[in-house]
Amino acid sequence: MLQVPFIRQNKELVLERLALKNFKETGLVDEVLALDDKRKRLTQEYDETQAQVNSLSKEIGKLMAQGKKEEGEAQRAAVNALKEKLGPVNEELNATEKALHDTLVKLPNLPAAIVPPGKTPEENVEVRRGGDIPTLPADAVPHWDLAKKYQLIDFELGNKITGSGFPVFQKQGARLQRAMIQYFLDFNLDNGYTEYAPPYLVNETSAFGTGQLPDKEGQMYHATEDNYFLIPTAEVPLTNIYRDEIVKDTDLPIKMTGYTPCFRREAGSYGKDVRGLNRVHQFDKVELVQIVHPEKSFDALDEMVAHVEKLLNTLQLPYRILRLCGGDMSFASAITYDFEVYSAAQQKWLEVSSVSNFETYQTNRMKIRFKEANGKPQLTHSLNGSSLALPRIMACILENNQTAAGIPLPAVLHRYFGADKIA
RNA sequence: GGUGAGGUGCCUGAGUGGCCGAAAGGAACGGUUUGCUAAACCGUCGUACGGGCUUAAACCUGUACCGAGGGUUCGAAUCCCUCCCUCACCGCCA
Repeated sequence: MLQVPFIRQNKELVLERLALKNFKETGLVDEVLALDDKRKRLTQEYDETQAQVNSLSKEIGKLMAQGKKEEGEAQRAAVNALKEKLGPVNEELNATEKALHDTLVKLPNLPAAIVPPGKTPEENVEVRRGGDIPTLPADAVPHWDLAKKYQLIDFELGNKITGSGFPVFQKQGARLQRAMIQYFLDFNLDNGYTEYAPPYLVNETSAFGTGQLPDKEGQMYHATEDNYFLIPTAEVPLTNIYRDEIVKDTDLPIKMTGYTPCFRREAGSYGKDVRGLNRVHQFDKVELVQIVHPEKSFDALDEMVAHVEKLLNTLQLPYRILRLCGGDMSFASAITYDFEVYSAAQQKWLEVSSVSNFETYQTNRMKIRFKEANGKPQLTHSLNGSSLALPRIMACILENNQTAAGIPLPAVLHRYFGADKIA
């Protein structure tokens, strides 16, 4: 969430940036400031009264110790009078703090200055492309047909076991998936990331920390019996590793990677966009998270973008990188780059990675801070990105590489897959 | 699921009503000493939100925080209630 002192000192900028994000409820900004004023006023009133109570109480203690009973009794009455005043003030203060928090949480992160204006995905700005779009044979088919032909994925079986959107990978399909996970993790480890295998269910506090709660509740599967949420991305447990920590500045940057399945309800998605692997409720992903010094976060962002790009290059897939416009960015992000690969048989671009800088939006919720040698604690910045989401990568590999004599795989996967092609 | 114990600062750990924001030890940081390492000695060693002073910081000051929330009391780490969590043993199970 945003920091109130920042809002106070930069109100015009805040309003300007919220407009860039196409955020309508700008009245919340004034509401936040008014509530914060009220909070300060009540805090002062409470503290001053409480200070009197405290000092009087000390005196009573001394009087009692000296055996001056009557004087003590008189003081007691005075303290009780003060306390009667204190109760309502405290109640109002608590209510105000809660209202402030609840209002603050409704404000999205501010987009960075270089975020392009716009409301829809069409207004995202293409930064660059790489790889070559293949020319497929005339009889080329989409990945769901290839999956059937080579017995890689059984979508119907998933329907039986769970429901729509839970594909069953099998045989070479299952092995290809495992090969990619291994390769992606190794690639990340080689580039200085530390590997984690985090829990797949998180508590409310963690889901709040990264911004899934309160507003995106409907997108997560909820284990209500225990009040746990199935993670929609490893970002949630990985970033929360450092929740409520104050690290040394020399510990930064913290670079984490982890493989997890991801669970998304995707309520309201139907039609051909959800065909095959295009959109599923459970999928595998290898994630990157960085916790960095606030002055270094844009360098870290560039580094992560370059990292994901390098990984995509080794897979020899045609891709493009988009800088998302204000209206298409997520609530918590200050700037996001999406990576899309070209699915040659479907003739469409599929998102396979999203790399974002959240600046202090998440870390303020989680209180992830750092301290310099003699300094005060300051919020770090957090970033994350996928490297990569597997289903769509698999879809593209299958479609783009298909030949009459099987599906050759990128060289980097051979040793993990145990063969150079699917046959 | 059952029974029992417990949640105190970076860690260990003392503290059963006022002198406790909290002993002691360790770690860490700064310094002295030292050929280097080690040791020894000295010092520092919480966070949040207010107020004052200030260009700002430092500093001074108030309040809160000993798992969370509520209660008793003039006064709570300490007593009471609720919740959460951890650990041990038993049961069950991968």
